[in-house]
Amino acid sequence: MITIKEVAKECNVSIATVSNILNNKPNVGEETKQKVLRVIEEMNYTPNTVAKNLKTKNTRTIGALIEDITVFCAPEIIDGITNYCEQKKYNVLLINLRLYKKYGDDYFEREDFFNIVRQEIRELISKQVEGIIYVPAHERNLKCLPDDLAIPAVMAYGYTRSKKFPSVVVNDIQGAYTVTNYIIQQGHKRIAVITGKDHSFHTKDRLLGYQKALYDNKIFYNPEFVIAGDWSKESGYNAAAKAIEKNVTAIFCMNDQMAGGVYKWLMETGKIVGKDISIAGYDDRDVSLYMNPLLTTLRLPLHQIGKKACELLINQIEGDVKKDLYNRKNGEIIIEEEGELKIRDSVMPL
Amino acid sequence: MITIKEVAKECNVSIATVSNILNNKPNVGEETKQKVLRVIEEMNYTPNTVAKNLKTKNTRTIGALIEDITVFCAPEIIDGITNYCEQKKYNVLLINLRLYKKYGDDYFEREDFFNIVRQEIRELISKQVEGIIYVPAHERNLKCLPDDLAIPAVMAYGYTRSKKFPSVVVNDIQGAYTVTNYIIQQGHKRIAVITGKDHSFHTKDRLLGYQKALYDNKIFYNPEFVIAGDWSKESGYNAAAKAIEKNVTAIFCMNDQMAGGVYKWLMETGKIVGKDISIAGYDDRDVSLYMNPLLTTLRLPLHQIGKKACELLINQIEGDVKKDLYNRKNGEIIIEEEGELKIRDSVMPL
DNA sequence: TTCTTTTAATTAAACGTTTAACTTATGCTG
DNA sequence: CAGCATAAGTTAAACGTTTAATTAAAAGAA
Repeated sequence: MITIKEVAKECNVSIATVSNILNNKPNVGEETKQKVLRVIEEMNYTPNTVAKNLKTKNTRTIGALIEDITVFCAPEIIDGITNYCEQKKYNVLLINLRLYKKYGDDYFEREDFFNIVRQEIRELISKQVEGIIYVPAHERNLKCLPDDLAIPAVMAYGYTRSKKFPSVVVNDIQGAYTVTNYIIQQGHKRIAVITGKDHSFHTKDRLLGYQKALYDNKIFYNPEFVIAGDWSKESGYNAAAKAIEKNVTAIFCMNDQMAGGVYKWLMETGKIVGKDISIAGYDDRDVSLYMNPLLTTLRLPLHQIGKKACELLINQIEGDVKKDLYNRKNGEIIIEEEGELKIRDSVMPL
Repeated sequence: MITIKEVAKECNVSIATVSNILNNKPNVGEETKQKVLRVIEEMNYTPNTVAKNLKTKNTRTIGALIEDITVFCAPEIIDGITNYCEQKKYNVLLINLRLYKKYGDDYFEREDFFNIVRQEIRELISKQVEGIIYVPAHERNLKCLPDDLAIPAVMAYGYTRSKKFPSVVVNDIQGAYTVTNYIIQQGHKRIAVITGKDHSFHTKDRLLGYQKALYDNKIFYNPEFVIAGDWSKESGYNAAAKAIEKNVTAIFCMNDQMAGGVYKWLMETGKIVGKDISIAGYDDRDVSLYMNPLLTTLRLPLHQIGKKACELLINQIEGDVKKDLYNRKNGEIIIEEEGELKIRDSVMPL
């Protein structure tokens, strides 16, 4: 590998001059500049960023801690992060924790989870990253960002449970409201909802949005229409029968997977989605474009979440925190991004 | 940020001693060792990896150039890469080129694509990565890895078109063979195949596998059963009608998306998949688990591809290249990974 | 005892940059 | 023409480590 020293010698100038040219500093003559540039080209010299970083004490690098990159929401969030970083000329050091892979679904019981994260954070800091974005795969109560962290950090698509670090999340109340309201606009009044896991804040917020939409449209909320699911396709399949028993004309599923289960049940019992009964999903995963009929659902603003989280982080790194972006819930700084209703063919006018 | 110097001063030893302790070097007394370790803990000292890297001239970092991380195969390939890197204690610097996002589907027409890649590679080298893995999103003929590259590189899930860099790809002939052979084992003889785009090497290889399976089972190859698709769901939908006209009892779709289109057509015409006609897909995307009935398909060995590519790369970096891993096609070093048949409910005995 | 080896440590150079401080030559002003 | 700016460089220190070379003291061998 050829260094600035060798370029300097070749040009009969000092290394400072070469450095100045590389960094567009003033006080260098046009003639020498051209010569040096030519020699750089000829020798195929590439500056050593690690030396530069050591000297300048900044790396323009952020660390992205991803719990599991194969989880459906991760790639789009990362895409948002890299999008913003590209604009701001930051680098991203990606850590794929592979938590699902290592421990399976129940890993969050593990005690050492917290230690793994702490260790990874140590290593990122040792690599002089200037900030950290954490992207969870599961919702959970563990505070994965330690409060004594020396650099800025933000959470994308989850709560930090900390007054120190902001989080950027989906506005689930608004999302569920949008979906339910759309169903109502199509003339439906008897609308079942298949929920996610009981204790989940996603479930709570989406239920709230469902209720608010009913309320705003002067439709009585009937608790019997709320059917428990657990996010899985199977739970959707099982819930479908219960919903139909209640004589509803539409079902709002709190995710697309459960909607898939509902489709299956309806198909097996000879009912036609969109005609006999309307179905709406939530998330807008790939699947929704392969269901027949196409699933009407709410697109999660994943790209925006990643981008906004990154924006927040870089603002913090660069010290210009825009307070007006902030709102707080129980002391925690929370930014909410809104999903977008994808109107397709599974919800039809009554 | 606290440095080794401050730790040394606090302990009344030289920085060399602290360094030796940190790196488990010999010639340091047990007593001082304990003291230094305690002080490190107390002061919460974290070594500066960039300084270390500058001095030792290695970074244990590889660059991963991803054309588009939101493409369905990317996350699993990356998961394989990070899996291997974790084992070998390497880091990965992820570059998401976002090529789809920037230029849309036809970006590969662009002339500047090659320059973008070259520029990114320059920057990776400047960051002292020790090797590069390239993960394409589209197949194409551009040679994205320049032959004058100063560090090792490998391609994961695509061909390098270079005698210098190895590529790790899916063994499509074997894959299509496995699927077709399975269909035949279920008693089918009249088997249509819906192809991908015409010029694609995936299409060619999968067709070869299909033909070989027929041949091995002493079934005549009927060119009329080959129906042109273009990978899209719509093309599958359109191809379905043509396949049914030929009175086939099974259809092998060269990807899951087209299988989705076939499902749609069959559903609309009142035919039941798995009963009236058998369908098999290829890829095993998420969708295949949401189709009714569940799609029988070939799982792409994406994780293995990423992992193997990474293994190859790190072997090269560390200088112990295992020649026995290698086989060549037109001079290009190609490693093939085998997919796995996922037997589900869309192919049934005749 | 004296000489040699071993152990535990220190010193200082080096890695490839940036940058503040300095030097020298040139041009401009009054 | 002296005095002063300015332009175009150079010098050398510094960033936080590692490591080869060196030293000093203690232990062992003759």
